[in-house]
Amino acid sequence: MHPGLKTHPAKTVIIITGPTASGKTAAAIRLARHFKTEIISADSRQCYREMNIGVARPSPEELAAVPHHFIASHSIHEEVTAALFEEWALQKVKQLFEKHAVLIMVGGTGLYIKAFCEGLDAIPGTDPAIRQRVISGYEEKGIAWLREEIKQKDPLFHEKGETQNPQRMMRALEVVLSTGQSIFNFHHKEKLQRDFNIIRTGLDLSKEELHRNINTRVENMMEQGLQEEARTLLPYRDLNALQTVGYSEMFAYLDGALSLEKTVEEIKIHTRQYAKRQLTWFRKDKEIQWFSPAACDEMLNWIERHLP
RNA sequence: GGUGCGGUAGCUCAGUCGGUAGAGCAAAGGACUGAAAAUCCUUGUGUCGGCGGUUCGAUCCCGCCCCACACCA
Repeated sequence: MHPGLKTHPAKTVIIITGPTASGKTAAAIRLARHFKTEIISADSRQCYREMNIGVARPSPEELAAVPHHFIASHSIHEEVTAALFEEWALQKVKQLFEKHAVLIMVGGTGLYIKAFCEGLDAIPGTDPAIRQRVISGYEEKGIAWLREEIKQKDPLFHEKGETQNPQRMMRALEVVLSTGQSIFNFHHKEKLQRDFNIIRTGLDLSKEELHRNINTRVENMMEQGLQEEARTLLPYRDLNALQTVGYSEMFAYLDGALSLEKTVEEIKIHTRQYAKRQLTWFRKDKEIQWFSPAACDEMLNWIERHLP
């Protein structure tokens, strides 16, 4: 904290998070330009090159203004997970620190940001064959079967885990079957300390403003051709990457299940619900310093004062 | 104008053989460690269109009225 250190700032990642449509992209570019640095995205959907309009990927101009990473960098056919993101981002950060002392990370995927900042507990890799067996078991025999399997194989999870949540149960089952141990035995919940500084900021705005932003964003997506984009992705609708707000509803529309008007309305509703879930997640993180997206200067000043 | 079918939670509707009602969606809150824009949990009092009548008791039966839709003229 000695003033003299400011001329040689320690390695720092500034994180900008917040709900969807809160203005993260613009804020990140502003900061990146100020610090003459680069941006790492922490967004579980913008990383796919096949998805553009529906995931509100930054525009070509924005991408040209500042180097971005983890944007359109992967394929929907690849497996991208929080653990992979952690590994990928740490490597990227290491590489970028050779050129810059300060880096920007922006995104709305709370789990990815958490994985990057604090790490995920190491769980041995699971056997893909087992994973597949678990998935098809659930698909064929339903949740009761899953629960029964969990009860037999992982009593700890059966007692304390979410036994109504198929995704959690499938993962738990896959882990016991592969490792012989309950997934809970791997959860130490220790926060790892990274060898660089992290400053967490978030963008917050009133519910009214947020909803207005979401509505206009969805309208824009429609004008930009979300329908066409979804049509080209229709063959891949079962991939994880396509379990995404905007696409699911468009697929239903292309099936003829919804009117276009209804589809747009559903996309808006589901986007609001998504934003709400993001907020619920971020509110728990007491290290986040919140700013109004309109108060960019204030945010910049605060960051300057808090750089090591 | 006539006939028919409706008017029940913010929306779509179910139901009560008369004892004041419940689903889905929405909304609000929450959880979250390899699918996270995913997945899951909790929360349901609303003059049961209005006014009368019958009844111990009506949202449910009867009458009138209003509104919506369909068909016939």
